[in-house]
Amino acid sequence: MTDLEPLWRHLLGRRLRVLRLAHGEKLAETAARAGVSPQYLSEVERGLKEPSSEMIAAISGALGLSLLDLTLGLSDDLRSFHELAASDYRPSALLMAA
Amino acid sequence: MTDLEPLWRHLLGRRLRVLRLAHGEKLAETAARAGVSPQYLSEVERGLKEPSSEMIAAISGALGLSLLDLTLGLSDDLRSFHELAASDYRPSALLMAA
DNA sequence: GGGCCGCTCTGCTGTGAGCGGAACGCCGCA
DNA sequence: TGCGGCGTTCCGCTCACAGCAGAGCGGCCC
Repeated sequence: MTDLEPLWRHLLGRRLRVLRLAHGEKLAETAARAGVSPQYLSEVERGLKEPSSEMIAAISGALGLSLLDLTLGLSDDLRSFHELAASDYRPSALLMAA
Repeated sequence: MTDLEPLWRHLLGRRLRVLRLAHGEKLAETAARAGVSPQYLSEVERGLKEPSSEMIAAISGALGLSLLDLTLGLSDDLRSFHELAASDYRPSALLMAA
């Protein structure tokens, strides 16, 4: 169960990047609006850093998201993750098909 | 919108405490199962510390929760928060009634 | 080939995560 | 009523890391 889930920072980071790209924005644009460095936003998106609560608020705010929007989206991502895990997905099967 | 929401660490901490108490557990019990100090768990629950992703996983795991359970619960909490805010709740009105 | 752009890498410093010992309040019992 | 135990919080500490500035890398265009 919990062994198979991503860590919080990976889950969060992936969603933030997906949303930023969906908005057609560059790292520097979103970072500037959030008041953080582009380097740092890159790290957060790649799950390399643990953002503080204030940073989470600033970055999601810059993407026009409330914490509610964010947690709902993360729940969706985790559901998809569980569904994928339940489908007995095997990377080696894909490699052989390619 | 985002101005009126709680910070992530407060949101998370409140839910973890509520769930622990709902399980009828003491700080020390849950902390031991999570492999953290009781002092630290107390701090996390009160939103005084920013737990790392591994700590979030350990504590929620100790409460029998997946990250999905957790994010769903947090979304519910935020919805309640927004509903309360939308009802034009006024602390001073309550104080006068008491 | 050089400049520009977008993103990532590298190294740094001050801050805070996580914890051990102590303190506090509450409760039950002799 | 004083004491011990329990549950939680306070306090101070150390070292890891959050957040960032400068540099590096690859791609694209003139």
